[in-house]
Amino acid sequence: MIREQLTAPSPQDLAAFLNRHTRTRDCLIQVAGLAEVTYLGRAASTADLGAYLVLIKQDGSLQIHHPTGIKPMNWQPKTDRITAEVAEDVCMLLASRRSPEELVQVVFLEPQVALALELAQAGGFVLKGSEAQMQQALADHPELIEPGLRVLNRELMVESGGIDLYAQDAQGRYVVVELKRGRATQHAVSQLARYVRSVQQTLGNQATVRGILAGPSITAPARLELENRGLEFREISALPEQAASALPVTAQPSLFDP
Amino acid sequence: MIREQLTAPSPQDLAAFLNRHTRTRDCLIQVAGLAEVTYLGRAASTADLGAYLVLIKQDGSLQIHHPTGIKPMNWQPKTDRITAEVAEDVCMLLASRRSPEELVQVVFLEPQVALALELAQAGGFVLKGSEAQMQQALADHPELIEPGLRVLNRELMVESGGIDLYAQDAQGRYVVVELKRGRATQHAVSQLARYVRSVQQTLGNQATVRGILAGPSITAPARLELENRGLEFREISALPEQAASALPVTAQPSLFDP
DNA sequence: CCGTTTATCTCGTAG
DNA sequence: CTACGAGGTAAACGG
Repeated sequence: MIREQLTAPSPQDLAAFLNRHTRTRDCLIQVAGLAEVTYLGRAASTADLGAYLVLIKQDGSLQIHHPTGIKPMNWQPKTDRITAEVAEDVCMLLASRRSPEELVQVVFLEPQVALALELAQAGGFVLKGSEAQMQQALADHPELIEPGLRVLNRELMVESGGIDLYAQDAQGRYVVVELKRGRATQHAVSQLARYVRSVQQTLGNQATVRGILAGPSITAPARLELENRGLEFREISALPEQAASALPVTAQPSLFDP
Repeated sequence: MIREQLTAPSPQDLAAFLNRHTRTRDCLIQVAGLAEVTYLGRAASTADLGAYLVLIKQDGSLQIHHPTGIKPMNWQPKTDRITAEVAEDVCMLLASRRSPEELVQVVFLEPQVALALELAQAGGFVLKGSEAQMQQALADHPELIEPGLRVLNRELMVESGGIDLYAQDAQGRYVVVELKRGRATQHAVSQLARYVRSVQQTLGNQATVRGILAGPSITAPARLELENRGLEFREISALPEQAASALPVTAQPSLFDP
C-alpha cells in the first residue's frame, strides 16, 4: 500500500521522488511540510511560508491543503505537465495546464513527509437524492406534482437552457416545470420565467403556458416574485422521508428507491 | 512533524488512534486503505469497498478522497461529533453534524496507513483578481467604466441583493453597475435587470436608471437579452495584462496591485 | 470549442 | 437563523 515514504528528504531526493511518481502516475502522491505556494492563471495568489499538504492524484489533479477548511487553498483540476526541479537548494514543484493557461508553483522549504500510496481500486459509488433522480421520479409519477399532468419531455432544450419537465395539464395547457433539490431562490424563479417566456413565444399568445417551480421549499422573496409573475410552487422533497435516525439506512420502499 | 504513524493497524489500534487525535484536534489526521463509505443527509450515498483516503483536519472538517478527481467523494465541511468505534472486528468512523443533520460513516475493512501530522502554522494567503478587487479598483477609478461617472455606493443593499456599484453619470442619471470577473451570462443579466427594476421603483418613473454589466466578456445570448432590456455592457478585465509568461510574477505596477 | 446547469456545492456577509 | 451572491468554483451535458 505504501509504495514509498521519505522523511525530511533532501531537495534532490524529493525532486527525484516527485518526478518518478508523477511520470508513472500510478500512485497518490503527497508531500507535507513548510512551503510557499504561488498561482497564476484566471486569478493570481500567493501563500507565504506555512505548513501545507500537497496531494497529487493519478489523474494529475493537484490540491494543496492548508491546516483547516474543506477546500484546498490552491488546486488544479487537471494538469498538462507536472515537474519537480531543484534550484537554489530547494525543491520546486511546477504544475501547469493550458486552457485555461495556469500555473501552480510550490517551493518546498522544509519538506517533512513524502508518501506514495497505491490507491488503486475504487468501489462503485451511488448517490441518491440528486436532481436527476428527482426528475426521473417525477417523470414516472407526474401526479405527485398535480393530478392529470402528463409529461411530454424531459430536459427539453429551448433557446438558452433546458426545461426540466415539459408537460400538459388536465385542461390541455402547457406546463413548464423547474425542479430544485434544495430551497428555491429568486434565481430559480428567473430561470423558470425565462423558460415560460420562451415557450409562450413559440406557442403564440393564444396559448396558456403555466410555470411550476417544484422543490422542498422556497425562500420568501422568491415566493413573492413567483406570485407576482403568475407562477406556481409545488412542495416536493428530494429525498423520501429522511431516515434521519441512524445508519445503516433502513430499507424503506419509496418512489425514489430505484 | 509526524506525530504518529501506524501501518496496517488493528481495528482497536485504529479506533484508539482516531479517538485520541480527534479529541485533541491539533493534528491533520489521515487514514488510507480499503473501506466502505455511507452518507446520509441532504442526499444519500454509498461507496462500495474500495481504496480511499480519509482526511480529518483540525477544524473537524472531513473529506474522503477516491483515487482520482479533485473533489472528495464524500465530505463534511464541519462536524459536531467525530467518533471511532470497533464493531464486529472492524473500525468504524462516524462523523455527524446538525443543521443540516447529516452523517458520514466509514467502515475501515483494511486500513493500511494512519498518520497524524502536525500542520500548524499557515502562512498568509492573498488572492488577486477577485471580483472584490475589481470592485475596489473601479470604485477608485470609475472613469474606467465611463468618463464622468461618479460612484455613490458600493454593495448597496436593495430588496434582495446587493448592487456592486451604484453611481451617477455625467448627465446625472443613476447607474447600476454589475461586475463579473468572468464571462457574463444570462444569469448576470437577470441580476442586473432585477436591481435596475428595484432602483427604478424606488426613484419613480420620471427618473432614468441605466444598467451596466461590466466584465471581461459576455456570452452571445446574454448580450441579446441585455440589449433587449435596454441595458449596456462595458469590457473590463479582472486581471491586468496577464503576466502569462512565467512565475515568479514580475512586479508590474497596475491599478490592481494594491 | 461555447453555453448552461447542477452541486450533499462551500464560503462569506448582511439583516 | 435566513437569504443572497461569489467562486481561480468543478463537473456534466448538449450543440
